[in-house]
Amino acid sequence: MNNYEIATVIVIFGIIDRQLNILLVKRSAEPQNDQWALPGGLWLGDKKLQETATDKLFLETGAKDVYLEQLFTLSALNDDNPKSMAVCYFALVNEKKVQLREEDTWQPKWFKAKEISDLAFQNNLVIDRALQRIESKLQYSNIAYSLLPSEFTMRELQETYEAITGNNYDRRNFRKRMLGNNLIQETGNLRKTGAHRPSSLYEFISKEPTIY
Amino acid sequence: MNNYEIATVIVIFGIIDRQLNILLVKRSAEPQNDQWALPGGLWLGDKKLQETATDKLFLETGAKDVYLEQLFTLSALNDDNPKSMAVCYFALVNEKKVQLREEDTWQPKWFKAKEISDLAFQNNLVIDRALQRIESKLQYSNIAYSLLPSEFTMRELQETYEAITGNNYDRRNFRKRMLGNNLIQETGNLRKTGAHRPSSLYEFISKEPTIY
DNA sequence: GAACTTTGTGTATAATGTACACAAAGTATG
DNA sequence: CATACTTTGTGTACATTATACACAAAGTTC
Repeated sequence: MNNYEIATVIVIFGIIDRQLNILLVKRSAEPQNDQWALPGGLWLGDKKLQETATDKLFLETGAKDVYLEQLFTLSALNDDNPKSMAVCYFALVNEKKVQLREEDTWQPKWFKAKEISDLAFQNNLVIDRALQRIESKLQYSNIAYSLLPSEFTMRELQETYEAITGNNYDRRNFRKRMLGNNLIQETGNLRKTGAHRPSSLYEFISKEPTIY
Repeated sequence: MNNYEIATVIVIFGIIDRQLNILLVKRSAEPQNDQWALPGGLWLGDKKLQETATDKLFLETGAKDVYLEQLFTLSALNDDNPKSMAVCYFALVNEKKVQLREEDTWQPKWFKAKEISDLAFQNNLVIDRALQRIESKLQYSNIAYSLLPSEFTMRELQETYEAITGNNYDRRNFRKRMLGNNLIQETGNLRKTGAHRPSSLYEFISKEPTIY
């Protein structure tokens, strides 16, 4: 009677070449063997749910102290077992700091968010919701800190925003908006690269996750 | 080994005397016997999670077709069992249409949201998140339909909004804002009550729940 | 029909968001 | 070392949105 299957599932976002990417793993077990899917794992009840997700995230990417937020919980994810459910999360990592796990099985790989289609286990639904959430939180929260180095230029910040929303922003208005948000501040440092005026570096004032 | 305890928990909101209320039930079993708590019940895996919540809501209030949304999922809700978790929801009901369950045990009762304090099982955390969510969704969604009769006056709508946010709005600006939202429309009917000009009646254009 | 109560409406002002162009600070080149 | 080149940094005019605020309209009661 007691055959609950409780899994955590994570949508891991990273930005590569100015495009929003999602990490998928290739399954090497049934069901859906050999298919790409969102990373996840069973919850055994030995730690809190969020820790299970954090650990899984670290296992796949080596990323720590990154933004991780619960999305929602789905039941009957696996058609075969009505007692299955999945607690879904999304995480943002700085792709340049990440070291993907390298093993023969369950290999992780980045996929462009726009090009992912037809995954099993309602994974597309989970991704859609994650995309909605990240875009909406971008407007009023500091979650982008998790995608960027600790110091970044205004342009890097703007490219991050543009990668996620798919919009292009006016450079001057974007700067005004960001500085008006009280989410970032100048560090006082400059970065000199290339044959042009050096750029000021900024940092997030807080890196505390914001709930709403 | 397999002693998972999966519960659903619902924060049921209603408005009574222009004040936001939450439905609590008096527990008649251990743990926390005789204490007030959020209604909920075990998920047995015999139906989808959301249906479990819908059914529980109907059992306590007789309400059907009301706004019900998942909030989040907590683990280790019950200190005694690390394998316990709760999938939390919130619902909005029209208090006047509701018929509370009447039994000796697990009696439900309305409590003013502001006056609830120190519940067990992290219930206060759940309520706080529900309050944040309802207030934020009020700004851009149609969720208030679930708190009001199908036809309502502009004043009733405003009082509903004021009960939830705790703010007072300018009558003229509130009207403009609401009509500009494209969430409500005039029905063409009037309501004549009392010694004054009759009021136009409005309805929500859609009663489909909006995710984000 | 005069007094009363609530509904319904418009306008002026403030705040915010959007569009847009030129100066500043560096490097590379002849 | 002066000129061309590239990217950063900034201000202002305009449109849109939000806020403050007062009086007429449509009923009922006496």
